[in-house]
Amino acid sequence: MSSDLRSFTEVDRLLHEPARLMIVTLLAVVAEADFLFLLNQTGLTKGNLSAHLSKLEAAGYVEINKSYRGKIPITLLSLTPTGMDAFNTYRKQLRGIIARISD
Amino acid sequence: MSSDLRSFTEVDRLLHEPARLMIVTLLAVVAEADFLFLLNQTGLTKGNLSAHLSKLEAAGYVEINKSYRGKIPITLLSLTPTGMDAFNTYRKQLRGIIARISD
DNA sequence: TCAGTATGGTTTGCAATGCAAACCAGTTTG
DNA sequence: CAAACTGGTTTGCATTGCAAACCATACTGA
Repeated sequence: MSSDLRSFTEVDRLLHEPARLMIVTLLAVVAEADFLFLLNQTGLTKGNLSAHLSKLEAAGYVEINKSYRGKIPITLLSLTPTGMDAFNTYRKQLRGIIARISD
Repeated sequence: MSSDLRSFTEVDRLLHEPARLMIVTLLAVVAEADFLFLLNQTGLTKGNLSAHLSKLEAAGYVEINKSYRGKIPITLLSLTPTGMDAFNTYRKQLRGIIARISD
C-alpha cells in the first residue's frame, strides 16, 4: 500500500458519480443513443437523467442533439472526444485506486 | 459489457467518496491510527477529516476513541468489523464496475 | 505572569449535489 | 374534444463536501 492515497482525490468527480458513469459507459459503446434508451438502460428517473446529461454537456463530455423523428421530439446523445478522453482517464484512475485498496 | 450497469448505483456511497475511502483504506491496514496521522496521510483539512470521521462513526464503520496522551488530547480511530465488511464489499463492487467499464 | 503560539480538534457557513415530484408542450387515442 | 401518452425540463429540498473560523488546553519566553 503505497502512501499516495492522495491520488484518490484526483479522480474525476463528474464520472465518479455512478449515474453519470452509467451514462458515459453506455455512450462509449453505442456512439449515439436517444434519451429514452438511456432512460431504460440506466433506470434513472427522467428528471435525474436530464440533469445529469446537462451536467455532462456543460463539461463538454456529451453532445445533446434535439430534433424530431416524425412529429415526436427526440434527443440524441453522443460522447465527445473530450468525453471519451475523460472516460479513459477515469478508467485509469479507478484501476489505480483498485490496485491500492486491493493489496 | 453486460447491460447491468444499474449495479453501479448500488455502490456504497459512504466509501465511494475518495476522502473517506482514503481514511478507511488506511485504517484497514494500520488497525489503529490517531487523528494527526490520518491528517498527514490524507492531506485533508482538519475540519474535513473530523466531519468525515463523524460520518463514518455514524455509519458504524469506525470507532472514535478520545483520550489523553500525557496532557494532550488524542483521538484514536479504528475500523469496526462492520467497517471492514463494508470495505470488502466496496472493493468487490468496485472491481465489478471496473470489469464492466473495461471491455 | 502573562502574552503569544502550538496542539488537537469541532462548529459554522455556504455553494454545489443528487434525487423525485411536479410540471409542460405537443401528440395520439377513444 | 377530453383523456392519456410521449419526451422531456424545472422546481424544491435535504444532504454533501469543503475551508475558514473558532475553541479549549498546553507550552514558551520575556
